Amino acid sequence: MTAAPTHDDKLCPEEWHDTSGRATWTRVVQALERSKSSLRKLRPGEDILTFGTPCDAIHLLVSGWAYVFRPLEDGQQVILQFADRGTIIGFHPEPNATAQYSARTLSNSTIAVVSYDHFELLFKEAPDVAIRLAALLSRDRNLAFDSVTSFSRISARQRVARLLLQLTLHASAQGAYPKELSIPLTQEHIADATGLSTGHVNRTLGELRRNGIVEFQYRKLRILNLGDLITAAGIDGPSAKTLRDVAAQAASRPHWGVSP
Amino acid sequence: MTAAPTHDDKLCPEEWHDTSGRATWTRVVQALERSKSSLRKLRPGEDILTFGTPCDAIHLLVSGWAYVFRPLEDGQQVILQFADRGTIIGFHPEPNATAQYSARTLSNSTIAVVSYDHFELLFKEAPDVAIRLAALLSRDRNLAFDSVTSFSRISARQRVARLLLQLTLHASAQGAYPKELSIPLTQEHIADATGLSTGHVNRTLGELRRNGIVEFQYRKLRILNLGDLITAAGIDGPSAKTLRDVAAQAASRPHWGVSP
DNA sequence: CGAGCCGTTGATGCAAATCAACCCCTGTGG
DNA sequence: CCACAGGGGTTGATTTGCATCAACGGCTCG
Repeated sequence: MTAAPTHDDKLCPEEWHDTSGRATWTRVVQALERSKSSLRKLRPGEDILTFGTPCDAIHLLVSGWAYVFRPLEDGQQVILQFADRGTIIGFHPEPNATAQYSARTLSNSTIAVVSYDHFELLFKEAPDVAIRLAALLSRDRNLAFDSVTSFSRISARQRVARLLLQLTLHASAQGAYPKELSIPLTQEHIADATGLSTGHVNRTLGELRRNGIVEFQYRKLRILNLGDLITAAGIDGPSAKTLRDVAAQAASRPHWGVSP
Repeated sequence: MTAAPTHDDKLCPEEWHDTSGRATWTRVVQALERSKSSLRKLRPGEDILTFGTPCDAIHLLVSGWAYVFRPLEDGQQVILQFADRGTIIGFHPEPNATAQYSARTLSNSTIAVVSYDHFELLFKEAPDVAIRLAALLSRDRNLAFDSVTSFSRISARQRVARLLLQLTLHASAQGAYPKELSIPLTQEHIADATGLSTGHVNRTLGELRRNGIVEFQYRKLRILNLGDLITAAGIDGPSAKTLRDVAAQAASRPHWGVSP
């Protein structure tokens, strides 16, 4: 918390290093914040945007936590994405678009709203920023593909493990490596994000805890054995090595409490 | 685009009409074909790109059918997207990226390859084309979100109905309205795309057929009752009306054989 | 210190997986 | 044009993972 350099990045800071004069992620966020039309402050549980309503603005989550979801007919919801500080929500690069999803805060949050006009101007005047945003969209799409993969023929254990792994790697990519992560999610959120029932999520979390892999309770995430978590996530292909490298790198940083 | 929520289509020509001097989809495809580095011809079942290998080029499917997928550890695969003529595959707007998915042909196909350098140049010189490509990525993500929604707590019947509906609307958005659509998919592909077993896909298709809703057999898709298909897909929210409008529009076109 | 949400656990039911055997289309080569 | 081979589709018996529902227990925050 103290020593670790605070990156403004949502994503791997390394990923956005300024090579060959291209825009860094920080610059993109700054550019967006500069051209913001307004700043909204929301309490937990309030809607940032709503599925089916017109939305031709970009919403940048300046502070707080939120989640992106699709409401279902029967009152249930499917969580598509969790978002924290620095995340762009509701990027519809078309005029007069309607929101394809809803977004709701999990904690007190601040949101910068950038209107489509401003955005289009930005796109034309700063093509490097545009490329970065396209890269961001590409990454979001890949994350969505991850979700699809997780939902198909994957066991409950793997689904939950994948989600927790994702949250962990996300936090560590931001330079936060505490023993214990504070993430404002309930088991019901995990259920909505994995497509499982709360009962089964609980059982699965209990199993992972009893196996000494990971603990998630009362909005606290504790990684006990990252290697086993990766295994539990069922990632054994070519991506496993990369992942373990990232993990090793993270483990070597200060304030990271994983045992050897 | 007009407000066509969840299931709007892949390459809706109408969607890309030139309003306010912006790039049409046709122009984007032409621009890409012009700056192509090479043209590949592939037979059915060959790989266009492979998960985990370097890929900093854009692949444009000039002719034929293909599908985008993630391989699973146990030899299974999750199909993320079906693609036909005019679809852009493998759009990673970053240099030295690795492919986050594989893509494989379903029929004889031609692929135009646009290298990253050419692409970056295009991005800088024609920002309107860039915006279109960003919109494409955004739409791909939304389609992936559709898939996630379909996978969560949705019955097999609904999943299969949604996929067939998507294929139908895609074809009709392209102006093809025959009684019978030729789509080079087996039931195993449907299974991989819906996360079901082939056995259950078969039973579900049989049920839909016996209900007089839709037939899918031997690579032929026949819509018997589009209204009921929409109902079977379980889309009853605000998007249902729009969808039924699209359907009615399609039904009024020549060569469309849906009974009243 | 209490209320209420969150997490925990157990009993029961069902939707879909699995596996195996069979049948039917379709496109091939004679 | 027919025969044959093989992939794709069909069907049934059995198993299983997860949903559902209900009741209880323990955090945490006001």
